Amino acid sequence: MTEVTGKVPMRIGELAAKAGVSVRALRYYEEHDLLTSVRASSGQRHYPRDAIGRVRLIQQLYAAGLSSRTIVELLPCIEDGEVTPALLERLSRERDRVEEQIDSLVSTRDRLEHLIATATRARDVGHSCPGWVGPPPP
Amino acid sequence: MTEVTGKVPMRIGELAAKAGVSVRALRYYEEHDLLTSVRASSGQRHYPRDAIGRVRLIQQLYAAGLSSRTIVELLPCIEDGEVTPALLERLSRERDRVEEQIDSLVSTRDRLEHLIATATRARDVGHSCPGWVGPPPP
DNA sequence: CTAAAACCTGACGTTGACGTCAGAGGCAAG
DNA sequence: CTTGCCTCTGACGTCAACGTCAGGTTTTAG
Repeated sequence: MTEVTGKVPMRIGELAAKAGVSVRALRYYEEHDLLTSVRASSGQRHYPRDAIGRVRLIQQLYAAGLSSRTIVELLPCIEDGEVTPALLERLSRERDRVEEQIDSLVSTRDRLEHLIATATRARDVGHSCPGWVGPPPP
Repeated sequence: MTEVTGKVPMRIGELAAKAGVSVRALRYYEEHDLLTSVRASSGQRHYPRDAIGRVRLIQQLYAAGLSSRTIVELLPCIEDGEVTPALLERLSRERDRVEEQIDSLVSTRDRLEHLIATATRARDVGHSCPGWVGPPPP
């Protein structure tokens, strides 16, 4: 049976599974100072439980288009609440970038939506009858 | 002086400038069947005026995370309104993907926003607040 | 104790959307 | 005709975020 979040230290495989990323990704994060681990005498990595949240956060920031270089700058600020004016600037800029991205995506979604609606209408109406005949769908 | 959207056919440099992409990008699009051009006897590419809109559309779809392979599948459908059931399926799937992406980005933005607000308050008041509180696991 | 599973460190491979360079040809102006 | 910019076709370079493989050690299940 799988270890029930026991007292044994969390190793890389467990963290990977629980955070939903690959083992390779975790080692990559460590290489790039996004994530730290305590090493056992044998060299194996041990993680605290909150590493799961940290990895999820990293993933979320990646998904928002931030580079690992940017993330590594913002992470201490995000986790420790340590904020210099410069970092606050950076945070604001990234938020603005994310906002723009949202707007762009919304417009794209609307475009796709409209397209789908049009095509669906065309299919429902235009197949059996040309033009404008038949009852509208409920 | 710059040509005033004249009668001379639009060449690659002009299209690049007007659509806001590089010349290299346009050749790349043509290589991957996202964009077509008429060739002069000398081999130079000529574009119709609406190529500008097409390029902008391509950019928008890229920004939404679609690959060129996906775009090339959907483009005829988007521009000509020619939709098979399979393509309609594809459109819907992409729309759903975009929706999910929007949700994720909104949550990221809120997280950043909250962080900025907290940090700003902390700065105004004088000391930093306790660190970040993560979302509950699903 | 042993075999399987998990982990380690390099180090090279992958993918997408271009950037960049080389070498050659085309086109309007003076 | 020459100058200077634009364009052409290859073809190699780049960058990020990992994937994958090799060859060896450690931990765990039975």
